[in-house]
Amino acid sequence: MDNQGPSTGRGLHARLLASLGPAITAGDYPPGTVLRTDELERRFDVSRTVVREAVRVLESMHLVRSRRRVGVTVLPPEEWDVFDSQVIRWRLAGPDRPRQLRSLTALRSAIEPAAAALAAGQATAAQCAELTEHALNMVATSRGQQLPAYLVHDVAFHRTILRASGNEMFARLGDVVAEVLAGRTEHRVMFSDPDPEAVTLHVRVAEAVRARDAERAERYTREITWGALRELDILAP
Amino acid sequence: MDNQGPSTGRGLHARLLASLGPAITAGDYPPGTVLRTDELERRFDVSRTVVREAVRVLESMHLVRSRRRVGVTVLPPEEWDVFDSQVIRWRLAGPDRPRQLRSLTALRSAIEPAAAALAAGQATAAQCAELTEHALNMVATSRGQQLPAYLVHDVAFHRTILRASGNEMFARLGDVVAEVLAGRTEHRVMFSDPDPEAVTLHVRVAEAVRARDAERAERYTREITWGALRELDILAP
DNA sequence: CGCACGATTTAAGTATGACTTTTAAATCAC
DNA sequence: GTGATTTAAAAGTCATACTTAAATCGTGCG
Repeated sequence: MDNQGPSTGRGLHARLLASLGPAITAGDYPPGTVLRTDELERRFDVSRTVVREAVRVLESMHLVRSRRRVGVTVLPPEEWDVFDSQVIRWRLAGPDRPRQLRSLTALRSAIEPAAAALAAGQATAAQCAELTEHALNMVATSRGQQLPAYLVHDVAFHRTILRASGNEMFARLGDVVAEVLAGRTEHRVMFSDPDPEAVTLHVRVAEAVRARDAERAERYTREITWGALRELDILAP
Repeated sequence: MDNQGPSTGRGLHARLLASLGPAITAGDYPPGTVLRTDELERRFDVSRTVVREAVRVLESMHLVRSRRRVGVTVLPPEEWDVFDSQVIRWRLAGPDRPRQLRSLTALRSAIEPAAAALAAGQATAAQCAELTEHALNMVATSRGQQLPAYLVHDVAFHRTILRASGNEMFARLGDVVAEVLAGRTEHRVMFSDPDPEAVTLHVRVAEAVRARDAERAERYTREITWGALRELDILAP
């Protein structure tokens, strides 16, 4: 009945988390649902120790709230720490995936142009070289159904931009962008090569950063992310 | 010796967290430092249960990693979940505050214009009214050393924009923006009223959103956040 | 001499029972 | 019916015993 996954992480608490987290973010337990610890103990056949640790983590993500004499209450989505990497992963794996992908794409579209502008002023020589290399690899793999290879370079390119921005928070979004790009590739028709214009834009961004031209780096990046937004509108207007 | 704060949260685990979290994010324990649970038990005079729960939460934030036969290892800052609201608060309260404020301001500057553009297309009539009200209140409190009152309306204005964007992740940044704005007010000379131009810009944004003019809403918001970035450059170029 | 493999030992992980504290809810007094 | 008081339910805490993984060390073999 419960316990859908055959346990993801290692350690009982991690397994419990991997079971409860996705379930809650998927909406299996409507906000207000009360879970009692001893009930969870029985349901998952683990000790209090394990249940309590898992609940603590869920509580730190604001997915639940634990109160004496009441129990562990599931909180409404507005309370959730939607920036928590774990929460993002759980939601991407659940029925909320489309909505989550939209939010993340909007986030990307806001952040990446700014990151590119900063990168133009901050990137090291090594990072500039890296960018150019990734862009050229994207060009090389952009034709002839080499989508998986293309994706690798695409992710690496955007990761480098975000890291080169010098902003720790932007840098942290590398994983998120990787997820979004992977999700896009996944849903793309397998034989459609990436848009040549988008590929060119990446080369342009690399050039602009190397030339320390923040304005152009930002503009071309914005065009890239506009493309991503447009795709979403096409997929589900 | 330790246990600086007289305990912030309620519950022993929360107190331990409130002690360890700030210490780690402040860099009191350099990356690689190993904390043994039994040592923590003695240092804070709490039971195993409590220590373990606190450590679990720290682990979920990627501040530490717990391994058998090794102990609880403090991770390098690159690993930290810098988007975790708790981590943000801890760092804002510690020596990393200036750097954190910079990162957050850059984040704001990227997000808010995008949010305003979305809000122009999404805001409900009630939200439009709310925006106008907050903007007018800002005008009213912008002169005569009413900074605390001004701050309240300023925060409310930006919160409304973020919520009205319809993007759950943008909405979640309300608290962060509030922190940044509060931090700015705090450091401002007490008798300097806010920049009249900035005040006007808020009114313009409210108008643009009401008029469903995404382009103008975005542009005026960008000018507001540019101002915030400029202030940072002046404070520490 | 070095490497591999197994015993050792350390520290985290798990289980359990007893007890405390908070607090919602029911009961009682007025 | 309102307010004070009691009750009980569930989380919180503690202490202890036991299990498990993995570094370390030692021995023996190549």
